[in-house]
Amino acid sequence: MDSEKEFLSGYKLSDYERPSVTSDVAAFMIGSEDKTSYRKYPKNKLQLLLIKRGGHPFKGMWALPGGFMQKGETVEECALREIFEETNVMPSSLLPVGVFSEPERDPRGWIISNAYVSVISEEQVRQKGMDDADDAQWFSVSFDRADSGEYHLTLEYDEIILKAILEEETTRFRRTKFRIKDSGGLAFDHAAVIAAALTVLRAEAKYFDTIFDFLPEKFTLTSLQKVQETIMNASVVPANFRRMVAGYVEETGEYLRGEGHRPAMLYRRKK
Amino acid sequence: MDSEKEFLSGYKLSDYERPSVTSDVAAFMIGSEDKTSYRKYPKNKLQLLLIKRGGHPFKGMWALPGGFMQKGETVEECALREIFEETNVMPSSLLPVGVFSEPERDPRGWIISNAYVSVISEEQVRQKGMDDADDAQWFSVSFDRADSGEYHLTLEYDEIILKAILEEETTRFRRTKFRIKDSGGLAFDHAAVIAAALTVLRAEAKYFDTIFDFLPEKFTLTSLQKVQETIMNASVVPANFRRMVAGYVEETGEYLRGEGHRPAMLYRRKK
DNA sequence: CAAATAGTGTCTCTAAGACAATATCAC
DNA sequence: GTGATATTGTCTTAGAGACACTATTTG
Repeated sequence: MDSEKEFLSGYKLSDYERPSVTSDVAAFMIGSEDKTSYRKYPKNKLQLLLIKRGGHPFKGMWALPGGFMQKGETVEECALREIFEETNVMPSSLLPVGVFSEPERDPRGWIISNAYVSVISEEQVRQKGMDDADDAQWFSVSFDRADSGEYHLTLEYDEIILKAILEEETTRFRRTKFRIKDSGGLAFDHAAVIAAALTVLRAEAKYFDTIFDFLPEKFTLTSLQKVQETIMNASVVPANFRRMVAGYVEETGEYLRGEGHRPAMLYRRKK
Repeated sequence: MDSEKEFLSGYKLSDYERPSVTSDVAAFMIGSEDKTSYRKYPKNKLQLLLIKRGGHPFKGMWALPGGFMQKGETVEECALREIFEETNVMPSSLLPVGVFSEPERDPRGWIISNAYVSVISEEQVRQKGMDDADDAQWFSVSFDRADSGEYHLTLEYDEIILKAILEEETTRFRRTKFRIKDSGGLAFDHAAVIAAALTVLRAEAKYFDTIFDFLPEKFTLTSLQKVQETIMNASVVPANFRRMVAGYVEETGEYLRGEGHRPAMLYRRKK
């Protein structure tokens, strides 16, 4: 045991070249558009947080929030810290997307990125949310597979439209990976990271767990259903949705009134 | 653009402290025990490759194969390289398990591990397999949840028995993580890595994709079923298994004869 | 023939999808 | 009452699990 102590004290990791490690986060939110009629349910939009790069490389282009790991924290803590720094909100969940480590992915050098999905509720952003900085914006997301097999990722905010084109990559490594055919003006390999993140989010949305994080503590079943539909870009019959979600929620007894139609019971996530 | 070039040429990543990054691999194989009767199907055992550490720290203890990333490769390539160096076999698939980055996980310093599951067939090992080095051995695996909620991981090779005790950790980060209550003589946090790897492997085994890699190109449906049963530690009714796997395999027309009972058709993985 | 695995047919049960009907509010 | 969403009932269908039966080979 003495020899182990001795060994460790003389041990130098710095003999080997080491990569820099970052955590990058695709933070999603569901934003509601203005009501078109006083009694109509507002349309939901899936939104993604992007940061305008202030420095080189990719200066002025849009990128996922993220940054270098600091000593003493885990990659997950780093991801949470980065999101908090950017939004002032601490997300309640974090889904791993994958490690991006292609040697040429960052012109600054050898930089490995750990990508995560995080989910934030509109309520949180409204309350504690970021000051409306020009360099951090929520973009509406659309992502679909064209008949050609290509994937089209479109991110929109105001006048700004970023359109990326990707191809699914077959790997022996599981997890869908994407190859960028056109980055659409996104920095680094972030178009591929966002595509992978959306794939993860959509897969998760099926299993009632992640979707609660988009909503406040108390919610109606219809709003929950709309969240799922928005993410998966597919609609469900209400009767079936309620049956499937029944095991994951519990009644609060309270009702949401004054919406111009029958009041809806407010539910809460079970357990 | 000139200013970007200028920026990059003057850019120094070395200003920040950086972690070392490793890939560690849980390489699984299904080994068959000797037949107890000339016509009986041999019993299968799930096995895991462990390496006896030759140097400090954890000298003489057993660990997962793995090693430091080299410049110019991805984490997945690093994982494959490590497995190949150890077994002389190139696995055909690699499943991500997660990133292990707790600051205290390695006494040598700040070292982040990317963990993967890989699957190797007994055939490959027999043919090109490693020379029977004392410091690399296939251990039989058993892993189950006790009534207390604890998980018991037992690894056995010859006289050597490693028994680790773990607890499921609730994280906001998805993916089952485990906390080590007793490492059972495994190096580093590898007991927790192995537990997570087994969880991934079991989840995958349901979906007929990974399990083919345990077998040679041509196989009988019963042998495929036994592989799945061995991994999941649960049995299936043959009629149902055949129905479920039907879409993933195709007939070769060949038969396996001379086994003391009705010959079985050899199948091949479809597509 | 006995032992053992190979392979098929079919009943049941459950969960998911589709559709239809009823309930209740705000204006 | 009208327009809208809330909520429940039920028919159908696809798939998983269970069981029973038949088929074939080798010692």
